[in-house]
Amino acid sequence: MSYEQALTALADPTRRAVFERLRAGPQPVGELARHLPISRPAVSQHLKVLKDAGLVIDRAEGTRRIYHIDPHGLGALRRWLDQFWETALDAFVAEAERTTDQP
Amino acid sequence: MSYEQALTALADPTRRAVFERLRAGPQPVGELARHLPISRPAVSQHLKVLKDAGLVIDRAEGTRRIYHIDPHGLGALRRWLDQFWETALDAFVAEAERTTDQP
DNA sequence: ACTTACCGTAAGTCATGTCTTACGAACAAG
DNA sequence: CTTGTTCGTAAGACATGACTTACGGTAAGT
Repeated sequence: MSYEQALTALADPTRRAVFERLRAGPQPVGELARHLPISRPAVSQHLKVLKDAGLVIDRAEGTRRIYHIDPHGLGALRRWLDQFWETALDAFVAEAERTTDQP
Repeated sequence: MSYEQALTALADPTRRAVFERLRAGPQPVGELARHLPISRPAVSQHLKVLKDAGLVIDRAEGTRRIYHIDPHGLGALRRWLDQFWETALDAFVAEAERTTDQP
């Protein structure tokens, strides 16, 4: 949803590992936990945070829950970041002129 | 520098407040602390984290240190994010087809 | 109906990080 | 040279959050 939750969610290294694993495609919780150095409940907790942040979506498939990446949270994060990108470049140009100008 | 440090740095709400304040232009530490509900040393510590993450640059001006936004760290974060954006859209399209297809 | 597999949640422990106050250094002004 | 700013760092108190084990609930298979 908000860019703040997305940033907080992606700050944790383990949670990033879970998120990056989903780049390979939709996967169930057990499959994710099998390739990570943490327990399955820990993966579940991380997925809950990622879900609340709008970064992943889960779908039920029998007794398993398949998780995949949600573009929604990524979009919010991208917009917030671009909002800074412009002013950062302006500042960079201003800084370059300030350093160069010496009459 | 790395996108990981940038994410960790921007995860803290207070640190985001410091960072967003710098959008208004280069400012000294005391000026930042004056408009924030925390002490000046706390602002210094946050600026150190932001600096190590490549998000801000400091320049000495007499006894004061002027901080401004550094495009470097923002760029690394943007590239990492865009790397996800594509796969997220692909997944979105695949999900749409999966939900629609019911022969 | 019973067993097995897969998952989420609760309770508790433990580490990480954020804030404060106190101190010392660098520069400008008188 | 002394005084007054501005700032970074150290030390310590405190809250936040990440992980474990234990439990209950749901679906599929025999």
